[in-house]
Amino acid sequence: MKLSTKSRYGVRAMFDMAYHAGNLPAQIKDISRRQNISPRYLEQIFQDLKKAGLLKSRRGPQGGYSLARSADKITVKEIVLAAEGELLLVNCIKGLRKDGESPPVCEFDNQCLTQHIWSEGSRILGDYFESITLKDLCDKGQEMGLEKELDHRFMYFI
Amino acid sequence: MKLSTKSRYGVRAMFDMAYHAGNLPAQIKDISRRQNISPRYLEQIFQDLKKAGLLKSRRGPQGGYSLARSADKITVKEIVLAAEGELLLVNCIKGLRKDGESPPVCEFDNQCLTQHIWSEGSRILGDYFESITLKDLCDKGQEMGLEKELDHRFMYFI
DNA sequence: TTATTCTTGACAGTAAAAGTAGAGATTCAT
DNA sequence: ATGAATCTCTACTTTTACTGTCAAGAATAA
Repeated sequence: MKLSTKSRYGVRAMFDMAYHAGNLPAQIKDISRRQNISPRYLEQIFQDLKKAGLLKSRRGPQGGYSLARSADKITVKEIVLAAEGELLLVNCIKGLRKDGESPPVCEFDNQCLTQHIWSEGSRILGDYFESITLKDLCDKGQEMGLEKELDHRFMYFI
Repeated sequence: MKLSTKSRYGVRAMFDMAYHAGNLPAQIKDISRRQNISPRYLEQIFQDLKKAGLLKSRRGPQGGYSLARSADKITVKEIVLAAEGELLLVNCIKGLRKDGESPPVCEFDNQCLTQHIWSEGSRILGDYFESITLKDLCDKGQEMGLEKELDHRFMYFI
């Protein structure tokens, strides 16, 4: 019942981007260094987040990633969903999937009492994650006095 | 972020016991047959549940397991907790563990913004699971018209 | 045109989950 | 007492998913 590191790293990385956002796209190497995440692994995670429409990217020098929307329009739920693939406590929940995917995994079909518990639990958890935006996290970072790192690419102009 | 089968099987098995409860203890072979769970695996799960104080057991002929408390005093949370070991969405949550266990897994210590999200999510989920008792499940089973199997050990006397 | 950066897909090591197995202990019925 | 039924304990195996690493390619800015 643990979240994967993809989810946790994903949220941390997205927060990092929002918190340190500047004019230029953020680069993997900077985010991974600040958040102490393996850069190669973070690349993968960002691909997932990009596919989910949460990130934009730009290649080449001075390229990098930027948030596809403003920080107050991106919720933790979206990030977890993108990284985790789905937000379900069990695989045997039928009828909740949009994709008409595969035969149901549950042999009890409509007779399963516990199914409802797991799907309701998933929903409750999802609602909580949906209530938190990246902006909320940034505000909290400010409160906590979390340091903002200057963008080294601007150093020359100071 | 999936619950283990131990949790799911555990809840199903405990429900089954509550639903079919008679004068005699329930036996692994009957429960596993009705719930379609490998009997050897269920044995293991029942050991966990017993250690957690949710089950009593009796060996020998006519032996088996019975609920340690009445069905309205056993919550889904307790079962999941016993089967899962803990109810935490991440391992990096410090200060929530009662056992002074091991060094903290999180390198960000008190500076971690996301920690709060995960521990709060864990709490919310736990609260939901705590609100459901085995009796609630039995009532729902009745509503759904779920069949109760007669205890074969009584057949002879009818 | 070259260095930088993202893109894509494949690969591997590790750990945890899921299930199997066997020998032992307790209890009941005879 | 004896033997069958049932739980108990520990160890083992198989499978799966997580957590990364790697290499070659494509786009972009200077």
